[in-house]
Parts: sequence; structure tokens; C-alpha cells
Amino acid sequence: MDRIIFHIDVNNAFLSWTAIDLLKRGYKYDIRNSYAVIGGDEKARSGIVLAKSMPAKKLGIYTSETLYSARKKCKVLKVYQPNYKFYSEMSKKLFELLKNYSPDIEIASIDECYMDYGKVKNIYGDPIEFAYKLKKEIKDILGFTVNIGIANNKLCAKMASDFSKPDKVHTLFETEIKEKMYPLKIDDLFGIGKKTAPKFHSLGIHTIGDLANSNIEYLSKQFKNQALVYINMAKGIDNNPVISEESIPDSISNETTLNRDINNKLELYQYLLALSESVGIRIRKQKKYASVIAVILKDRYFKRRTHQKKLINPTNITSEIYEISKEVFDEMWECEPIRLIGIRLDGLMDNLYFQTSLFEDGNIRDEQEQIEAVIDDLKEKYGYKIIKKAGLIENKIRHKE
DNA sequence: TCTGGGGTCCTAGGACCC
DNA sequence: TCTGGGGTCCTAGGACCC
Repeated sequence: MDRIIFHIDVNNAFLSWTAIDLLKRGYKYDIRNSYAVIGGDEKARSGIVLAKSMPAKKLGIYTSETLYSARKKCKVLKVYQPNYKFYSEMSKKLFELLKNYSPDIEIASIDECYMDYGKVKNIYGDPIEFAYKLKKEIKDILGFTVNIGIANNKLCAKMASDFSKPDKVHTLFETEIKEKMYPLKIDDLFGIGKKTAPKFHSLGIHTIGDLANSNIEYLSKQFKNQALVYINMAKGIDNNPVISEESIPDSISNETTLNRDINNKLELYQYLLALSESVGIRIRKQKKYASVIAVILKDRYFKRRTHQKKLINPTNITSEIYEISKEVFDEMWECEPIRLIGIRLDGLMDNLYFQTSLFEDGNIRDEQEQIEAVIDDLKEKYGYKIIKKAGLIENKIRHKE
């Protein structure tokens, strides 16, 4: 039986949602119709475009471009700060609305998801008609537009929702792949980024159709096992199911760009402490334990390095995360000035089997965990500012939720 | 006042064991 | 005293996505 999959994608999510937020607060005009972008904070050295309005896009402004460069393209450009809390509320509302129609929703990111329509087709009828209805309902109730791609698998649904924007429904059924997808540039294929696309061009493969029809042996020389994966993608073959379960993350990370390059060890330790705190809160919320702790550094030349340590006893205790991250940091840091520092908790597990060493008292560990649980609760109730570990610097690290 | 942050997946190489 | 290979675990880095 043929599957029918929807890919639902919010148009200019951050910008649209900020527009709605501003209108609610009495803003007199809709920034979606003006030269506007959502951007980072230049003073904090995070000044890049996160989302742009259609008029800004028409001037050639693109996501991830520096605000400095965007302003050169548009003298009257308005820059708005992101409001992640509001975004996450809007995102939740969208997915709740969709779940009224089908429980088979796979959340792909804050502003996009897949829906397995095949299972509810008997109830709602023709997928295209339904998609138009759905799109209108989202616009009427939530106030923003979406694109909906309809296809026989997730990859094609995703490609279809990207065809032309905004506020559109597109199909890319198996029978339409040659006509609608083969003529597109190889760069437009989902999964081909700015490193891989040039490699294909240099092999004379310029369109998705070129890739679909190319010789596997020839491609294998350069791409090894990935060659077949790429060819299948180009042919629009994808058997991945829509997975509706709330997914538990494989890793939890926090990183922060420092407001200036720092090469003072004690100062960098302060950031490690703050980061340990914020990833610690998040992992405890998941009721998980990390078996790997990694430290991420970026130097002034934007070169990233990671170094990690595998733990015999997985942990979710802030003080342990901090101590281990310091060790890892000491092993890797070559006294160079640091632009960005981060911590990643990896190898997350439910765990609960600890190898208590002869010298470690298991009870102390339990007590520590209980203390942190109480602190987390208090913070949730009264805000993060109420309790601070000694030495934790003010407001440097954003706590995610 | 020039270049974010949070993820996932894949690969390659080294260590180690049989 | 000539030369294995397979499997697994671990680490670092790269590519990609939103």
C-alpha cells in the first residue's frame, strides 16, 4: 500500500512568530511585510541573521549571514531579538492542532513535522483537499502560514514543502519525481550541503536527475558507501517511517560564545561551572545519566576542537560534571585564547548501576542527587536567580527552558 | 560591532582482544 | 622470527540540518 506523508513547515518561523508576538503587544504594523530580520546580539559576538522577512530575502539577505553584511544590503533593515520562549509556545500550539487530526506526528524541529496521512485518509478523504483545509485552519487560528508537502515518503514530502513559498501546498508523488525533482539543482537535495554539492559539480553532476542516473561504481570511488545512499536520495527513495514517540535526546549540550576571547584559565573554569549547571539541570529533567562528557572549544580562527572522557560511573550531578569537564579541559587546552566554550553530555542512559569503588561512599552520591533535585525544583518554582552556586558567574549562560 | 547554538549521523584511525 | 584479520570500543572531526 502506498504511504501518504505530509511535511508541514512554518514559513519564516522565527520572523512570523515574532511578528505575531509584536502585534499582540500592540505593534502597529506587521514586520513580515517590512525589511526585517531576527538576529543575534552583535555585542555578544553572535550577530547573525536567524530568519528574514520575504522583502528582506528579495534583497539577497540570507540566514546565517552576519548582520553587518545584511545591513550593507539594506540600509533600513530592522533587527529583532529572538524570543525562544514564545517560539516554543507557538510550536507547541501548532503540533497540538495537528494532533487533533492524527497522532502520527513526527516532530522534526521547532517549526516542522511529518504526519502519516495514510492512516487517517479514510476519515478525512483526499489529501490535497485536506492539506488546503489544514493550512487555512492554521492561518486562521494561529496566525501564521505553513507550507505542506505531500508525497509517498518523508524525503519527498520534505522536498515538496520546499518547492515554492509561502502558504503553499505541493505534491511530489512517485509518479512526479522525474518531472518535478530531477530538474532541480543538486544543491537543493535534502542532505547535500555546501561541502558535498561542489564535489558533485566537479564530477559533472549538476542536477538531482544527473545524480539519480549516475553510475554507482563511478561514485563509489569518491563517496564509498555513501554513494548508494546519495543515488537513492536522488531517486526519491526513502523507507524511513514516521516516528511519533517523543524522542529522548542522544546528547545534551550547551555552548556559549564569549564576549571576548579569553585565555585566563580561572575565568574559563567559571564558564565551565555555569555550563555544567545548565546541562546538569537539563539532563536531570530527562532523568538520564551521561556516560561521556565532552568539552568543546573554538579558537579565534573559528577552529573547533572537542575532547571527551568516558566515565565508569555515568553521572548527572552538576559538581561531578564540572570536575570532569575541568579535567577534560586541562588535557586539551593549549593556552590559546578561546572564543567559544561548551560542554556536551553524551552516551545518555537510564542507568542506575554504579560501580561503587572501595573509596567512594554510595550514600554520599545519593544524597548529592537528592540535594540537586531539591535545588532544581526551587529554581523551577522561583526562577533561576534565587539559588546560585558560589562562583557561578552572572547571566553568562542562557538556561534552556 | 564580522561569522550562533543545539542537535544527528558518519567516518577514520588507534587500541585491544581473540 | 614471517605475518593475519576480524570485531569491538573509543575518540576526534566533519558534514549536515534548522
